[in-house]
Amino acid sequence: MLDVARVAQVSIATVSAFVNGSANVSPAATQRIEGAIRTVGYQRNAVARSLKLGRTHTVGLTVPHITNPFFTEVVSVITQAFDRAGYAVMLFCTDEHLSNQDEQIRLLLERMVDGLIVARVGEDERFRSIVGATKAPFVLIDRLCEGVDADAVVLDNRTAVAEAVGYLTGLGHRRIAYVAGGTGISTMQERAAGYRAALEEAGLAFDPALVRLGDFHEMDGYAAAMQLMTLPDRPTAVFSANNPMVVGVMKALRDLGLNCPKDVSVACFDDFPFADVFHPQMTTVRQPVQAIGEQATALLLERIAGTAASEPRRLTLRGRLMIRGSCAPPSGWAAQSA
Amino acid sequence: MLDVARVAQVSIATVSAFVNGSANVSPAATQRIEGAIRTVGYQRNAVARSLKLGRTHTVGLTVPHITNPFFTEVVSVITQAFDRAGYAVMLFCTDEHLSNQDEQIRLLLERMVDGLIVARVGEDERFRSIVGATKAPFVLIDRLCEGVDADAVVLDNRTAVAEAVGYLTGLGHRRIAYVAGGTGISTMQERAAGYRAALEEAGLAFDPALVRLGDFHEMDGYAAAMQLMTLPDRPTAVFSANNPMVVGVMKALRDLGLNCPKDVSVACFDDFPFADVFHPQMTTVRQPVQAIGEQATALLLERIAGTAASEPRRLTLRGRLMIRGSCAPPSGWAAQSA
DNA sequence: TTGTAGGCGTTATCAC
DNA sequence: GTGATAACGCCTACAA
Repeated sequence: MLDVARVAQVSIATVSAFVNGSANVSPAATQRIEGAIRTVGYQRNAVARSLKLGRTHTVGLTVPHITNPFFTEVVSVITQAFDRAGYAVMLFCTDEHLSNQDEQIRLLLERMVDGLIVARVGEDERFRSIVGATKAPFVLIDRLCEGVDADAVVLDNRTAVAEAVGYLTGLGHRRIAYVAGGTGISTMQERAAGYRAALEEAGLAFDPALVRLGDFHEMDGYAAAMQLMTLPDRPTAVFSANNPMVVGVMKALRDLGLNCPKDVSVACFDDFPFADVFHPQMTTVRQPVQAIGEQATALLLERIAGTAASEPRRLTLRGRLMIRGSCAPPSGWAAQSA
Repeated sequence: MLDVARVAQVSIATVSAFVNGSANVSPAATQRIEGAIRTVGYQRNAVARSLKLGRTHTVGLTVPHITNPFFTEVVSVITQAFDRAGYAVMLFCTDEHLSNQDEQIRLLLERMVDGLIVARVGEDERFRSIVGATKAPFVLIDRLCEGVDADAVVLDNRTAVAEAVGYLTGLGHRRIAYVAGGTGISTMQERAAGYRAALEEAGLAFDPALVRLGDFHEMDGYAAAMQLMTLPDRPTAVFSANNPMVVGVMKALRDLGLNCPKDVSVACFDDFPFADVFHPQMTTVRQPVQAIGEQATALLLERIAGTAASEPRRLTLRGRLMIRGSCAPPSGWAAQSA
């Protein structure tokens, strides 16, 4: 900018005024400055600008796994939404790992991001202290954090799972297995509650033997399904509360020579692009990814702009059951009901 | 930091020395500073630090679509690799849109990123001028750019496609359709060349009627397959040069009541997590995503550190044909060859 | 071992 | 309309 000023034979203040349109600059000076900018190849330094202005026009985004199709889509929506607003987003994957998250948020805060969108992982306590120590606005997505009064956009997980499991009971299933990960997370507790609610609704007893809790990974789903399907009285349906695990479940069925949906019905949480392309076409609970991403972005942008009411806002969206081909009445069911 | 210095009753320079471990600080001062840091909740300001040091410890990453499973995985690997190196990465999706890319790179450069990894989109000319105008190091992934001497890590697309199509001819297919997007991109030209090479190798004539060029989208793949499969002499196999389009292809087959692989064999470029979970299990060309991401990161990091030789390095990796269930000999083939 | 001072590139506040 | 000049928060000689 100093160079530009020299070449254009004006003061650096005038160049700044021109670049930001903050004051009227004479046509003559304008022309000289424009020329000078081109000749020196000037580009304004956002770092210096941020230091002075106290805003970076950058936000942080942390998610557990970007390869989880739900997060892939949410990240996609969020990055594009912020892009449109002229913001850059720094992305981090916590890999469901607590220490990663702490360090990444520290890094982000140190870089003076204007705000953060966080799909939290791990215990509430540590996260709470981090949030408490900063003035940067947070928006929680997917997972809440008890005791943290931040804006949030989440799903009504309980209802969503209840609907899906209710669909299975409606089909006639009486032994419905439940496969999930990470018990310490709000999302998972709600989903488990939805499972139990649907069972109760159908007058079915909750059987702990049909519940398998793993660690979000495909192999956990595989192991879970292997155990479940070799039970003496094996379940006729399985609901996976997350997407990576259902992959393992399907592979287990394949290795066991079990056909879906003929031998066992399967449904899972989180839709994915290939869900209706191959066989069986998967019945899933679809989250409104577009809305989640856009609302979270809007919430954070308002917070940054300071136009938001001071009390935290909590948006709870509804999932949608995508009924496809992976669920059928249990074999022998027609006979029973006849 | 000024506050910390005041509370600890030392100079700001001493605090800086302590924070960076750049000089010996007396135990007494250390203790007072540590206490002061806690009481004022000090966190170092990376923006000011960057301004002074001229390095942001931040890199930019732009890809066409993060929802394309290939890019999802590459982005995942790259973000984690930079994370380990203490770097933040700013992510942008160009959405295959030229003006987006220009603007995003401008934004990134303005933010003084230490370097960029770019999966380029669009014409070479504009990209070339952008690259030429900056001193920030670039690393190209997936797609090269003629006339740009930047580091790059790409795939041997020609060989990879030739192998896949060769597999189809080996199965006995004589009419193999080719579905692809974006002709202006190095990747796509190489893949098309691989297709023709395999045909030639098998002594098959190139038939323009079997080639459908769309725009990377699922619906383009759908339209292409609809046209191809209603041809009087329809192909017995189709190879999709990208992943989104093959989804459309499969949906078209389904809507046409055509079975894969019985009626028509399908293979495509880019592997995806669900490829071997459902039926048909998709035969794909798998790119070494892990290696691509890690090599690109290493290249950029070396460039940033200044430890790299000045001439640009070009890494060309090999794809791997993942043979699964979506390809079979054409119906009637056994009879013909007998 | 510790302190003082200058400057990184901007923007904002004044005078002129 | 334009130009000095003082911050923004940090780092780094250099001096003490």
